[in-house]
Amino acid sequence: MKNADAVAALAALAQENRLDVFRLLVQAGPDGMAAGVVATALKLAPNTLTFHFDRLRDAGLVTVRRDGRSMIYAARFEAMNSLLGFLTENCCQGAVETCAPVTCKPVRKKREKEPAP
Amino acid sequence: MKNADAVAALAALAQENRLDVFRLLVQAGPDGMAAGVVATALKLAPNTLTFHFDRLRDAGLVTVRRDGRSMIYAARFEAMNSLLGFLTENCCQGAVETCAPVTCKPVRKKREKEPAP
DNA sequence: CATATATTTCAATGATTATTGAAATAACTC
DNA sequence: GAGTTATTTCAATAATCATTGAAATATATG
Repeated sequence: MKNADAVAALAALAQENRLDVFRLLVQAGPDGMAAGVVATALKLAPNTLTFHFDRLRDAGLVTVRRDGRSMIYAARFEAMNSLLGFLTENCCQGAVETCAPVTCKPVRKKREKEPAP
Repeated sequence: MKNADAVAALAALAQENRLDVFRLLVQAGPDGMAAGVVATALKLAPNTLTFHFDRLRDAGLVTVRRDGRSMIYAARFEAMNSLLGFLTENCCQGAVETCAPVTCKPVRKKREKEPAP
């Protein structure tokens, strides 16, 4: 990932409504959600929402497909994960402990025990 | 982490120079780097750099301490990791495969990948 | 104290961005 | 085709942001 792509993605996410939209799509998963459903869930005007979807799409963070009258938007997980990887790249010059690993957290909690030092 | 905090952090990172600064500090690790060293490395005017450091600091992404004449800036890894966690929260309703885990990558040799698919 | 170094503050300027309201397009149903 | 639903386009307005140059502050050294 290039710096400019990361800036574009971050800028797309750096807005309250768009961050809400994106996180909703992340939670919805690969099947996505209709624009109208998102508009209702987040109480956004449809034209405002289109504006924000466009930004997310230009940044490569979402895809769209038509289904009848509805437009279905979905998060691009590959892009999200590239972005996260870009931010943590070469962190701490290898001292991974300082820079704790981040994983995609499923809904249910699952913890593994660490042996005490 | 609250939505507003995440927006602040993302906005701080959504700027070419600041993203460069932050990534440099992430790579530098917890000891941080002097402002002047960052300025030289990234070829930024000192006042411009101060402006950007302020944004990063307001967003909680870096800390600063004085050492003689120098100001030493360091990334706040805790904040970075909260942000990454916030973005991936409840992703895919638990279908972790779709939403590949991201880990903090230690330093290793650069590798060009992807021969045309 | 005088001078050099490191960084910050301040004011001005140009550039980008989000929201709105009204109108347009696209698809479905009768 | 008329009417309805879902979404997009367009133009205008208001708000925020990055960079610059000049001057100020803080620390170190002779």
